Amino acid sequence: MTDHTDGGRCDTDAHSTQLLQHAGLKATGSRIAILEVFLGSSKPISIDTLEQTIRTDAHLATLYRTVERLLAAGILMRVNLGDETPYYELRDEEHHHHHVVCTDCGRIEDIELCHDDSLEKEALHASKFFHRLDTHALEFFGTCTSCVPHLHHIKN
Amino acid sequence: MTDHTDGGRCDTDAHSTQLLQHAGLKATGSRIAILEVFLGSSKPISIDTLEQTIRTDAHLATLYRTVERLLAAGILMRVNLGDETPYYELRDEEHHHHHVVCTDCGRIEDIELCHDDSLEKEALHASKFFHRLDTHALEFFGTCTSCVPHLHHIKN
DNA sequence: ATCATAATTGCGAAAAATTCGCAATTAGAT
DNA sequence: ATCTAATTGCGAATTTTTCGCAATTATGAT
Repeated sequence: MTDHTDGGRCDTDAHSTQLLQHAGLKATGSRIAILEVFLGSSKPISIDTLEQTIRTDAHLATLYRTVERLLAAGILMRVNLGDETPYYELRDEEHHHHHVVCTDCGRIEDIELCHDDSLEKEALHASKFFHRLDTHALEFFGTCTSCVPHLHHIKN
Repeated sequence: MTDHTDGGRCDTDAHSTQLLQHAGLKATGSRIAILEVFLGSSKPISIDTLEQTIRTDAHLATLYRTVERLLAAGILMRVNLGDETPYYELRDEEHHHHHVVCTDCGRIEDIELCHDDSLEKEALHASKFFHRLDTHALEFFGTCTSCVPHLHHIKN
């Protein structure tokens, strides 16, 4: 992916640091490690997975606090996947995307739709609610192709 | 108990019962009371609000269990409003709608967009993920008109 | 480099949210 | 009226999230 980093070895580290400092947040070890997890995965991540995935060991309280900071800083965004668990992922204006969720096996994938702008425009027209519309979330739910064979006996 | 109240006085009760029996669920007092709450509100409801709103007193465990059943039965659906709290609302195929959320004051409103079908079609085209697409969720986030005056000093 | 300081972390405990097992109750069918 | 399986209440157990505070650390100034 891009850029003239000299070695190009672990630029997620550099990237994390940059993101943090840009947001006026201290670039601490935990934070960098946390951001690395998000930079390394294209899928939404729960606090739980974050804890299991992070390379350092950060206290759970730190994970909660940090994620909250990163949300407030606009670096992360919260994602809903149809279950009770809150998920988070990097907020990427340029690659705005949505999610498809298999309600059978829980598999998730990203999806990019073209008409996002028109969606927001439509929303603005359809209601007088907003002074300013910041963003939107869109998820599709259904049964994925890999799950078809399983559906013989299951009714639910 | 039930009679053909032709007066149409409290038909939420009748409606609840009907919904339940249709789904093969026993029409118990708690369930009816719970459904009445949902029938009486157009907005998504959290377990917490449900507990405060319900006219009878049902044990919290019952609220959790019942909501889960109603979800499984397709009577309720889960709604995400941008915070950590799970919300629920009646699943109404005919009046499929979405939500606009003010991230400043938390106000919520329903919104109906016309192009829902084409949205799902687009999603189906954009990815090979689905065998069957059941539903989708769409929420818009921003600052509502009532909140504009407050925004003088607040930057975040 | 060293220092000052304000932010961040770890820690365990507290609080809140959710689930569980089981006995008592109840809706719906016979 | 009775039977039966589903549902409820209850308190306890579990899980998730928050909190206070002392120890640590990143950052900017010296």
